[in-house]
Amino acid sequence: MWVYIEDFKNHIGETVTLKGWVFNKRSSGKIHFLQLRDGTGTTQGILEKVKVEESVFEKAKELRIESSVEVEGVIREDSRSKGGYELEVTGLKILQIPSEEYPIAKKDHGTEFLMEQRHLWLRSSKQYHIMKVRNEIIRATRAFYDNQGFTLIDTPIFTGAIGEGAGNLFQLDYFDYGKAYLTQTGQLYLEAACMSFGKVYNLGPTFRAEKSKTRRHLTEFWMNEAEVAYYDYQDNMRLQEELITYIVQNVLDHCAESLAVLERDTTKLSGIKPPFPRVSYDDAVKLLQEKGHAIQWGDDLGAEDETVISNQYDKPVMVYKYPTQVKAFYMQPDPERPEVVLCDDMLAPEGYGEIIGASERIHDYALLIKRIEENKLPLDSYDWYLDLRKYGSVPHSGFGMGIERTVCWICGIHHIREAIPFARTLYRIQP
RNA sequence: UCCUGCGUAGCUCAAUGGCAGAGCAUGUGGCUGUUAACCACAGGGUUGGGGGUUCGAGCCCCUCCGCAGGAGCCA
Repeated sequence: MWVYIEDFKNHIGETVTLKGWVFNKRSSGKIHFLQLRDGTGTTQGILEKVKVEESVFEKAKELRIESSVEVEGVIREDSRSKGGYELEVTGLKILQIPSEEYPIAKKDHGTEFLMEQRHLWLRSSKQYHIMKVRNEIIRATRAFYDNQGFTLIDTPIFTGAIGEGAGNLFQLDYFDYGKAYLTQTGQLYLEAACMSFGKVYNLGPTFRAEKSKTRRHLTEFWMNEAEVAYYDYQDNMRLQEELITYIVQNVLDHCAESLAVLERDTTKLSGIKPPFPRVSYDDAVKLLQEKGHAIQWGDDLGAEDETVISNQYDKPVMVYKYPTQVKAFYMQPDPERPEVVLCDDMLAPEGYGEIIGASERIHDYALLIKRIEENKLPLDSYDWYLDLRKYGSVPHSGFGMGIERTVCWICGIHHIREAIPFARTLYRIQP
């Protein structure tokens, strides 16, 4: 009977078949230890020369790292085996023994080499558990919106020249139509949809042709965006902190083993609950100036500025009401202070930086046209977007959450390229 | 795009301008409870490409290529 390693605890003493791979092998001459994985976990197969059939023992000698095998054996509890269970092997079917040495050794690899071997690196323990946490983050995100009565609206990946700005769109030929672009945000489409469904979200890939070369940037990354009709910027912030709390708590509940393998300090995650601290941009600038930063009111916050602010807290912090001049054209200016907009950026703790960008959107037709013109954007490519302000326009707000940045923070990993199965960066499109 | 740094064995890294090395991996042998197993022996090199300085270059200079980190921008 085929049994997955995660179910071994329910089959102690039974003879079962494990279908998997050999990730390491140790031998003392008269006893072999096969380190086995099957996608659900890892375990150890043991072959003692005096107990097992001669032919099986000899066959096991031939195994190399990453051989694929079907192993028959009896499940035993044994504290000497990692995980507490081991398989006393009685039969061995070899599907394939690699003809060449497996490229990824047991230690000592640089990132460049590992990224070239990404298709194999995903088999490694740490990468496996990062992807398990990513899976849970996405599952929890969808569940959160389901529970809150949101409707999933899948926004297009091919778009015309519409979005937040210019210059950073990937361009491609689109039949006789001319140029099409890969989306850098689904927000404008979600704004359209929220006028029908009220509460909407998306979750999919987005593309930025920015020549960013840091551990926080990918050219293709996954984003969850939400948009809610009649929400103001404060409703918006409450929604964000509830979402992040829900995600973190679900990862803590469902990924304890992964977080342990990743050596994540979970005490830094278990306190992530509302309310999150809220700091106005004005106060942020004051704080930075007191600490001797050169920042002036009106400047955008730099990466180092964000780290200093987030280090003040052990929860994500929401910095709100940035200067209008540093933010996108569609953000609603504060009616009492038009020099700032009703936006917020959520900065993750421990120096992980911005994970959410959010704002209330302009709902007034004339004001939106004015802002598009002030930003020197082509008015005619926003025709349908402007339409939304002609027919039953209402205040509405939304945000975008970077999936990979959230994965980085929750896993406590160093670089965003490990937070996505196959990273696309400035200088890498393979594998 | 700009700034900084790196490129030597399959991998990770050493080597005052003076004989190109180690650990891991691989191969062979040994070992009855291993935990990145261990022990012994062996094979393994156009020092990223090109040019220059020098009696002599892995090392210094020029140039090209590849990569990494950071800035800006953003999620």
